[in-house]
Amino acid sequence: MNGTDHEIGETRKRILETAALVFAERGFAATTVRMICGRAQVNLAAVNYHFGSKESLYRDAIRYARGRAYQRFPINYGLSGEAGPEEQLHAFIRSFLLRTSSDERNLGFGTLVMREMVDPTSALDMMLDEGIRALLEQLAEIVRKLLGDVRDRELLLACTRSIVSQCLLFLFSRSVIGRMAPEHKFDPDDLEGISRQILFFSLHAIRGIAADSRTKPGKSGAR
Amino acid sequence: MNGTDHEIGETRKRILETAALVFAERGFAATTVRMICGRAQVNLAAVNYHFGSKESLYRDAIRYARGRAYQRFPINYGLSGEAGPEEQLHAFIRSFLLRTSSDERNLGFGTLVMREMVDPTSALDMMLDEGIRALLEQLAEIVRKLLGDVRDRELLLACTRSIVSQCLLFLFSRSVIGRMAPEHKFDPDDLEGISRQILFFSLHAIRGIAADSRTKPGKSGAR
DNA sequence: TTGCAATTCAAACAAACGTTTGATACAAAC
DNA sequence: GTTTGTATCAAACGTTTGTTTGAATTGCAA
Repeated sequence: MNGTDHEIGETRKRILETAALVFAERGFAATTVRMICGRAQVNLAAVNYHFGSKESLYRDAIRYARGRAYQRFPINYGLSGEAGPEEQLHAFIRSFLLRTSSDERNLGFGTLVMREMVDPTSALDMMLDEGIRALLEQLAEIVRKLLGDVRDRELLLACTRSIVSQCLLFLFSRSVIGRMAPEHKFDPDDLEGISRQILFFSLHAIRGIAADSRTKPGKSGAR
Repeated sequence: MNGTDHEIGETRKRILETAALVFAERGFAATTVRMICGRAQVNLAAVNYHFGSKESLYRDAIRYARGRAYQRFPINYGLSGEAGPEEQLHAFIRSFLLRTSSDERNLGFGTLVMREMVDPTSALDMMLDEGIRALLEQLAEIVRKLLGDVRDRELLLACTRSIVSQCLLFLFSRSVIGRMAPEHKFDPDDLEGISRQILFFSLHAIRGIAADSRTKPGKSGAR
């Protein structure tokens, strides 16, 4: 029925899910094999028997969590067919936030990505090749439509970065926001409101930039 | 002559500088006392003699790096007197980027902050109390002026977050950007260009939002 | 049942860790 | 010259780490 879980033994699956969560909570170095096996209620030797090493388990756990997160929230999650670029941008932002949220059913995927960005291993290259690059290109395409086919590629990339950064804030600043504004729960309702704010800010920026480059085309910058 | 370095012994100072750099490079858990002492060319026992423990050294190293970074790039670095809010925003963004850049003379301060946000310890609360909170309030005040004394506090905070997030991107995504666009060196010239792009995007957004709330005041959101 | 391969288990392994120890070196005070 | 306090050093401490081992158990085919 599932496709990804076929022929994964019970022990192996329990280790993968637990490992993803613990690696997300504490990071690779601070996580011990004993923690994972204790929480997963399997024998200490099970990790090396099923995965070969702690490092190998780490990579498999990341892939497993990624599969789960993208299964729950595909790239165009919540997008109605034949939608305009504004709706596409909203869908992109919303699904991004939901996919990287701290919902345990995502198995800590967002946090795992964040930790890889801070402490890159070969898993980061894997992620770039298998998802992140395509994701950014898709966003750039949406921004291109919104800007009205602007020629300046550097401007297009800058706007794309500005939008992505606003989404990433709620991945990286969870600890700070949690301390400064504890009322934020980051539940789906919260994330929906946040995605509207990001969309609001970004659309105003892009419309203004588009209007600007229409009156004085070919040059960008604010000086 | 310096103020902060008074009465810091040579060994102690060398440990602090090395520790800040190594903790920034590898994180707390993955850093060993032996690494620090080896690089600093001091005896292994020196850390516990001068700082009591690895954890205590970690906190002192963060404080030391912060002092160095803020000394090099104060809050209003590069701001001309009696400047308007646009110039204030530009100065804020520029000094933020420079302060958190990977320049080794900053002793890895930006990376240390980033790591604390990902793996919070008591040092994060210290940073919030002694700098981050005030920094954000200052930015909010600039945004308030730019928005034209808008009443909606939630809107003000959302705009502030959107601007901060764009600055943080170059702290958190250094590894990703380094792989996708290796031409970026993040030297002061690069950061100057980036700060102009962030200013450009944000000013267009805020001007649009301000115009919006003037025609239909009291309501925000994009639906 | 018997046989066989896959899995689980308690126990132990060497290596690396943060920390402690006691001896030593050195300079200033008396 | 002796004392005193600070700093440095090599060596060792007890833990904890990831991993390995070999026996026990399980599940299923013959």
